[in-house]
Amino acid sequence: MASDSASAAAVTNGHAPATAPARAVVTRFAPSPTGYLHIGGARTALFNWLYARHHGGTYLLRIEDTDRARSTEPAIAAIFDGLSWLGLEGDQPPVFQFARSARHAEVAQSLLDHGHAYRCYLTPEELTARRELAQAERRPFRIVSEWRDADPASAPADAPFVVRIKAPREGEAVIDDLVQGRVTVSNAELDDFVLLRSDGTPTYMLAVVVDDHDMGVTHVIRGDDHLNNAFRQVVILHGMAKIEGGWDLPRYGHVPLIHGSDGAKLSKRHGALGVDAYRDEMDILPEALFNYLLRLGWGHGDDEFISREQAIEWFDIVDVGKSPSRFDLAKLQNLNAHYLREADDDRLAGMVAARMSGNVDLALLTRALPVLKVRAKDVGELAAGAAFLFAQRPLTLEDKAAAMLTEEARALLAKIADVLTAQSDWTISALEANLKSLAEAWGLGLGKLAQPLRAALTGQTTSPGIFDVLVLLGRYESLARIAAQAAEQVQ
RNA sequence: GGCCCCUUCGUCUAGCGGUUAGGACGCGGCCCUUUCACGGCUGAAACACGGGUUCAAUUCCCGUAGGGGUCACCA
Repeated sequence: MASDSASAAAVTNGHAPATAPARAVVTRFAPSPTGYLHIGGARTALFNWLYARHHGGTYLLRIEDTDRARSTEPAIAAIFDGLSWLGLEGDQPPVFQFARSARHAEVAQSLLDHGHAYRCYLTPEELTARRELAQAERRPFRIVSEWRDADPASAPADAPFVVRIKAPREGEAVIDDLVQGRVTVSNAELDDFVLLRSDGTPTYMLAVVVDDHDMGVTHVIRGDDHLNNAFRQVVILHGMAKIEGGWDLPRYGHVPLIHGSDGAKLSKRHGALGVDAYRDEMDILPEALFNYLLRLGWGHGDDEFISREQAIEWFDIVDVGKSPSRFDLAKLQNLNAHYLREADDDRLAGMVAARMSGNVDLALLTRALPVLKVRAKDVGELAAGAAFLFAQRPLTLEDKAAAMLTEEARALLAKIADVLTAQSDWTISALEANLKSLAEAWGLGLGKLAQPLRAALTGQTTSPGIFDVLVLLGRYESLARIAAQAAEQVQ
């Protein structure tokens, strides 16, 4: 039978041709704007971006805002903001899915006209009833609509209907996934899913397929929660291919999801925050998050610190692991500390100053950054570490610093003050030579001088090297701070 | 529950029939040292289990267990 052979062809659908088409690579990141850009989405965007860059292709953005109730403007803004922070903006202006509804409906109509889809008058109530019955009988439920093969003439006049795809019922479907490998699913598992809702709006399943096609997407890289959907989307593709051709299957790459530290689905508790939270609340540098996300599920030998350029050169979607990986904040923070040390001091100075209150001498801060950076793992710690530079006299002493400044220590400070007051060459080498010989002359370890000095100079017991501190603060301020603490003794 | 997928140190990973199973984070120790860091060295720490195939399995196949995903007129 003609119709039988047609559906038989549909059931043994397949995978992309063994020889890859010569088309240039086009990838896309297609978030739905129902919340911030979360960490998993960011990684999906990253992989799409990298794959396109690696192949000299194009990376596109599409906002899947067909769910009008849940899509919000702030969410759209947050997504663009997060992407641009990570340097993952699209190569072209983003496509907004909702704006393309007419086109989606047009495709549905075409499917309908050619008998690959049908109007289904089953009500939601009928459907739930059937679903519940199946559940009660512990029987797997597949929607089987009697309207699939019904005579259109028998359709009720003004009753609402949805448009369903005619999915193949026999055979099996195969997808050669770039990450998951060859995945086979029996067509019996697929049902006639909805293309157009009763209000005429397109469903996600239809919209993605049409948009990916129209945008020329060649590689669909997304979370593996979409793997099952891919089989449904392929049905639409095959239907359209029969109608007008040019609807080739894209290559799919379904990347495993990121899990929380306990292995369960990533939740707010363990890091499913918006990337803005990593930026604003945890002081994570974008290059650190970039590197961390890259190494989550993908590796290149023993390499840990990988630049954008190297990532582009080395990344391939087929090297992404098939098993989900857990989010590890400690490792992210370690990476952040690394990139903090590598970061440009002028750039950092601006970030740190924004985090500090009161007047900040940007030039001084920038000069101090090299010795401050190695002691901090994020910008917040940097700001805390830099605070002493701009502190007003009299300094507020930390408890440990106060305890350090015993009467004996203050007496020592007074003696040091005398010597330093006479010192004109205020350089690290001169100060170091002077203080070391002083310690030797007094029969003390350098630490005996350095710690009280540190307490007087910074109000803390930990700080950059004491000579660095002396030079950073300058002769006048240093002597004033030392004198202030030495003087306390007489009161 | 049905279907699909996954399983190397606590975590991220390298490995792709024969390795003392490597690296990184975290953890312990040592060194460097004026404090704290950085850095260097070093230690403990893994092939989920059971069957096959093979001269030889972490590696290939099949089960079991555990984990994840998905089953909408949501995306």
